Amino acid sequence: MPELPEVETTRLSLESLIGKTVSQVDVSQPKLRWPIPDDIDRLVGCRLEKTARRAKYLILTFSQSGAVSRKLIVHLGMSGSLQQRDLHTTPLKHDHAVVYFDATNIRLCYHDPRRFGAILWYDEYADKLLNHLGPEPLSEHFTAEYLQQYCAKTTRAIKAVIMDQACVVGVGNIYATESLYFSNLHPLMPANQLTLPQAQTLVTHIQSILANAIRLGGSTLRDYTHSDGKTGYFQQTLAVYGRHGQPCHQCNTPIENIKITGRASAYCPQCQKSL
DNA sequence: CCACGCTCCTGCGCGC
DNA sequence: TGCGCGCAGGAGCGTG
Repeated sequence: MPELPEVETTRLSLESLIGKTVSQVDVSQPKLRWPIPDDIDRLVGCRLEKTARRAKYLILTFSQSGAVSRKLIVHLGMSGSLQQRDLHTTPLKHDHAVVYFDATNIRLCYHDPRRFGAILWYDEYADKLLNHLGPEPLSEHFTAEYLQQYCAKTTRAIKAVIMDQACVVGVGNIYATESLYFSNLHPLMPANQLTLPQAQTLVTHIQSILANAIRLGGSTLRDYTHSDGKTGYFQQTLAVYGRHGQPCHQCNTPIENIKITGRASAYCPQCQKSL
């Protein structure tokens, strides 16, 4: 279940393949969120030039003889991962696409049991998928002033708003839940009631939690022994997410669980009283 | 325009 | 022990 830190960690891991040339692409299951393009084998002969990330989308730039560039969008969905595995190891179930590189012992496997992810040509999908996105949470554009102004125009629950990719990208259910807890904000609080100081607190916590998770993701990468994708935030202690019924670490009040726009939302009724 | 609920899919955990 | 059910989740998209 990759959130932004996992995607960023994946992007970093792919940098070791920069300069390598694709020798073969095998697709065993094209049915992802959208179908894998049937001309994906046009990557053969192309060299990986650059890895980038926008929100939870990986953007991989390839070039052929330094001329035509082909860009790929990869989204890991909920259960996806890009794993570099030795040629001698047996492919796993749910390895839907495998990319081989010249003069390496490595195959790059797109592994995604739930198939919520996507592998797409950038040129065909960038407009649809990337145009409406809000600022990166760790960028200078995500400020308290911005967040408060964005929130001022809606009565939606604050949790729904910070999970909305048009407001800010990369804040999934887990990080939204944790950030609101540390900010002492009730997840159902109408967004337009958010004060500037509260917005500042929220921005600060979103940023520190994400930055810390990226740091942890990097550390799990170095002793890369996981094959199930359960790295990253599963390693860090979560203060409220998934802890409903258990005592709040700050006040011992039992953590409650509600649904907000269909998502489980754990919070402390004592510490998060901004409603 | 806005807000919500549906949808895709599989693995897991729980209850019996 | 085994079976079956319900839930989880990112995010585009349809609907009211």
